[in-house]
Amino acid sequence: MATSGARLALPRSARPRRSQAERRATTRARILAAVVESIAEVGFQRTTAAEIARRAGVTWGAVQHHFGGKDGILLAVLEDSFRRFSDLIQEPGAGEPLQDRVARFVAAAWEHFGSDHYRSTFEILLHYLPDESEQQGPTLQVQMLRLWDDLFGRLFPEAPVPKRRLLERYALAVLSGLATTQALAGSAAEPPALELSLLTDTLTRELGGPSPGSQA
Amino acid sequence: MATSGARLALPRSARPRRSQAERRATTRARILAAVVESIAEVGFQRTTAAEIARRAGVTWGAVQHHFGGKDGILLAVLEDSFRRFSDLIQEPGAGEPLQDRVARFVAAAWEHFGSDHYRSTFEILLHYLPDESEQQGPTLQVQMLRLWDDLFGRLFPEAPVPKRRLLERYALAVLSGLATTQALAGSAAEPPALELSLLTDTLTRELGGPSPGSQA
DNA sequence: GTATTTACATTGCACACAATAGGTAAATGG
DNA sequence: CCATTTACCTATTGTGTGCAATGTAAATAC
Repeated sequence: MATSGARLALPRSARPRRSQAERRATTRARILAAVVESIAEVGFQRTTAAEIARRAGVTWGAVQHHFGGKDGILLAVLEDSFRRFSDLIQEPGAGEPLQDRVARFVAAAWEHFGSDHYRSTFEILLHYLPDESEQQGPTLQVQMLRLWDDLFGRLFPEAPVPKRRLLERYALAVLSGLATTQALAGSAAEPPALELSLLTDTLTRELGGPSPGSQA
Repeated sequence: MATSGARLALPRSARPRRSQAERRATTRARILAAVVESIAEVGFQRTTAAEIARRAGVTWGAVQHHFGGKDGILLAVLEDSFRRFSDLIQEPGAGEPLQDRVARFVAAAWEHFGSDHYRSTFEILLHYLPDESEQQGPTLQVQMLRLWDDLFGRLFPEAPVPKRRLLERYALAVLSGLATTQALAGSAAEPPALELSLLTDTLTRELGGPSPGSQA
């Protein structure tokens, strides 16, 4: 059961003598990646401490050292995913015509929502739902909504606030729904280009002018 | 800790002497309802055997007797939810104008997707994702997709198949996404009427005529 | 009225999982 | 070159959780 099989028998001269900062960074990254990969592959439930350690090629002790425990590492995955997502969207693009901005937004958003990172975020948030009346400060779920709201507001400042709120909630639901239904239907699904263009159409139309559509 | 406190001290004459079929039916229903309620309130993870028994007012032995075990009862919840859903949609309504059919469909669908029943279905399906290569026959997830496909096809037979497939996937994603984002944002959310009307608009427009919208 | 089946409750157990505690080797700082 | 800190590993423990086994009273069958 030599869990460390791959990297033990190096001659002393060849061992790179990496600095602690290096070791720390790479190990942390590997553990984070292991969690995301595991949740995406086998789901939250089967993502156990041992499974994480196995995929990362370390022992559970290492995970504890770096993240304190399971809660700690899941929190870290959330933060990492948030960061990746906001990095992905932050491109300026002001001044572009609306249609292009919408298209770019949807494409960038799907880059995230279609990824294993959102899959992990989603399942973790689902399992950390506040047990009612034990909240201290805004929940993680609400924090993420705030981030989403900020991004959307910066990208489409011309829309009146109520309509913007509606459309941002709608876009979130569509993107999240596409991601989860894809996950449920099995991973053998290609990117839902046509579905995304339906969303793009709706956003463009509704952001463009106050043409009420139906609504009798 | 008298778990049976409520119904033990009845005088013999007042005890209704219910038939076994009655007892069986009501107990099974109470257990099923307990599972759905528990998943909706505290999530799948915390829906443990003891929790189910507590909420149903029975012991775990009763659940075992009726459903075999935890897998059995979750399966039963799925089947029950499928049944409720298809009962909800089955209204004929052929011959109505398209816009009305779409509106009725969306309303009826949300009746289900916004309920605790879909919340349970969703979480159960998510946790029973096939562990790759252990499938025998179509998975539960695929079975539900088939049902959805049938219903959609019966309700909107005039649409060409590829477009129908697209729209049914889209509708499923939107409804499921609305449900899950509502759940994540906390239960204090009113029904998303405006979001649903955006979906209604899209479906009506796309089912109505082949006006390609954007797509450059 | 007796036998059998059904609808539960109770007890004990086995296992998976995460956390705690303590150990070792390498790196850093002086 | 020595002391200390850092990055891990190993062994153990404790707890939650589902299940199998057994018991009992009521209902049904005859």
